[in-house]
Amino acid sequence: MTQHLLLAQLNDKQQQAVAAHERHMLVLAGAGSGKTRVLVHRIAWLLQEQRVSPHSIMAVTFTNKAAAEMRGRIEQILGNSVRAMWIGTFHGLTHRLLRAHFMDAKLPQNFQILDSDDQQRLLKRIIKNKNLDEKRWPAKQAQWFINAKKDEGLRPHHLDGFDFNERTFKEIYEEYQIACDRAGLVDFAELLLRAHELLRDNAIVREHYQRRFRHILVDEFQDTNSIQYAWIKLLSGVSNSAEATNYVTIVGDDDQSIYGWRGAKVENIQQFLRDYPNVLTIRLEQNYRSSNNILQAANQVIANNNDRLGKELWTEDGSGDAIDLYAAFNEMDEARYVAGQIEQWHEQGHALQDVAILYRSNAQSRVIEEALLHARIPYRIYGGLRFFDRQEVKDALAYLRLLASRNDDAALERVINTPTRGIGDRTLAIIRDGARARGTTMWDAAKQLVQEKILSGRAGNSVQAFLDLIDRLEDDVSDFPLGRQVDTIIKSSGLMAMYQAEKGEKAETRVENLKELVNACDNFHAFDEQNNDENMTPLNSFLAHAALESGDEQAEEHQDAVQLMTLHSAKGLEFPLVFMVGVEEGLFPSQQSLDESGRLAEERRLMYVGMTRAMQKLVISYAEQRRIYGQEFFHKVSRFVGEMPPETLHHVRLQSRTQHHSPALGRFHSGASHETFEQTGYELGQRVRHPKFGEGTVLNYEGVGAQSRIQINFDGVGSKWLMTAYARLERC
DNA sequence: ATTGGGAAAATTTTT
DNA sequence: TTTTCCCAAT
Repeated sequence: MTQHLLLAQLNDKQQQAVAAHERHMLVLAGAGSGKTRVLVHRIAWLLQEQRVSPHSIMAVTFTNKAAAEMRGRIEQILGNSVRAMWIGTFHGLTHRLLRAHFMDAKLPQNFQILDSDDQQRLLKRIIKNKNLDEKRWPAKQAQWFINAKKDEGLRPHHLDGFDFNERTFKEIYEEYQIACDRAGLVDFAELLLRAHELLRDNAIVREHYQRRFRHILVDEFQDTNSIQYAWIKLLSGVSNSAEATNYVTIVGDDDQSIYGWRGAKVENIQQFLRDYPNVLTIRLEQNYRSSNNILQAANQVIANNNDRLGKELWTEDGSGDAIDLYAAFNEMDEARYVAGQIEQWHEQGHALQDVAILYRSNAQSRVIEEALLHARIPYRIYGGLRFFDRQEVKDALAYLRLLASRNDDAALERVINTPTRGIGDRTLAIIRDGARARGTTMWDAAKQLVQEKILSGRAGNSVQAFLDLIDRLEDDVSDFPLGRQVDTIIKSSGLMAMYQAEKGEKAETRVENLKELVNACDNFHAFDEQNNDENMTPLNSFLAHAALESGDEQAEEHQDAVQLMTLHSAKGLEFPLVFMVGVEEGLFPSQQSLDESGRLAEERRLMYVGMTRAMQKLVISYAEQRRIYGQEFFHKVSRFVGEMPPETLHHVRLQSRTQHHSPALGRFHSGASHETFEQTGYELGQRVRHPKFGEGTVLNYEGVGAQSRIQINFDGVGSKWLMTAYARLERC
């Protein structure tokens, strides 16, 4: 292998991938194997060694964070900016394409992006209009249906509508699409679908980009859905009849595919091997993150899945600490244990930000938070409401959208009476009906209705005042820089005054957020250069940014704090100390995944992802009793724990909980009672039979030996405390 | 137009 | 249990 600076710090496999000459490549990159590094070095290699122009490279990622990181690292290596290179998310890149070719894509120049919240509102309205029962046909489900179809590349006319359900959803889909087209609105899935159709149907555009992007690289390929892969195929010139004319590299890990439930197709990796000729496959299996124990356990767990491409992580590191396994009594006990362990870690001089607590579902965070609060351990939760998704911010953005495009019905609906200006449901319904009858947008309908005096009197005046307000705002503001535009708009529209008039902490935050939005606009100039295409006004560019790139706001907070997040959002991250809580049958794997076949494998991959986040130490815990939605459950430890090699596990002995908590609670557990409890041969949740009361479930246990009592919830009879010594219980 | 009560639902999430 | 949503009453 050529000795080269770009290859100096890479292992053999990584070097091979970076310097490959093959046209098509699959890099199977295990967790912690230096995937991003390879991708970054590969692009730098192409630019520096192969003398490829940045103009000819397109790199696709799934998050904006990943895209930004990649661009930053490449520029760092090269020492100059690579603006001409297209790096971005599927949605970001397709959006850019549609802006540049809005006419060919049959879109208005000022088309706006509909986020999923807006999409749901619009669907709700359509369902109402069709006089469908909203209980029977929830907007949520319609949204799911439509997006799933679009992800498959299907338009309404592709659906046969044989079954009744499908037929109704198809009709909703049809009307929804008409509404979007009329208002110049494009939802997330539509960005991909339109971009696909654009390339498919327009040979000139397609060939132009095929010529341009000689090198296409796709990250996290296991997360691509059908339409995304189809788009890549079109762009790279591969089709049934022709070979690809371009170089395509895909990077991914089938074992980390955890988004199948939202349309991602792991099979795309295998399909890639069939669609593209002579693909070079490189496995990155050396792990630079975790200790050997953790890797062995993770390898064993994932080995239980079928249809893997096959990959085994290894490390040059030592075996490291065993994985701690803690069996908690209930979720409170579990949370307390985690908090206690973190205290110890912190006392040993380690940073709190090096600790992550991972759970299957967001609802689990509450108990943990309480325990951390109690222990005065600072924490940060990932996955809250994003800045651009907040109500007040969306209100302000809706005004901006209306300035950009009067046809944006979704925006108009949002702000026509926010703040209240005497346009109630009645008036709004008239405008909606008028728009539908005339086949126009609501803005045009409102204008006409006032002119024709169909809307008159107070309602007419209010509507006219609103129309004037928007027109006047555009006049007043159009020459201002973005920040000042927004500042003026939120003030002149009365939005700011409305939130200032509200009282309470929440209202104060809202006012702050509005000010922050002005700030965001001011700062936006700095990095809008990549969006600075033809047909991209600064306003449209900012609105697209707000819709597509609102994700990474929650990253910075300087305090040293423990990180709480779902297993899904932990993908791609790493932490020296990782806690996985609630590792129980029914929770993880989740009940729903057990009910549907095929979902279990994905849960196992999720387990694998979680485990491989840990660098030094992994702690797994489960609760024998857990309260969920107000109901007590008795779960068994997750099957995934049983799949780990026993020697990698360390069963944490029960701590004397009573030290910290009132002995009066001995009813539940008085220190040693757990072991005694086990000696009796009964477990919480176990099914037993009593000669008189029949069958029931063991709920609780207290006391030792002859004095011990046991609580059982008998089916039909209810819960009873019995003396263990006298109750003639049988296991069943 | 706002508030409050009652019913129903309640994984995982990016764009 | 908690949250969210809808309708009804003010």
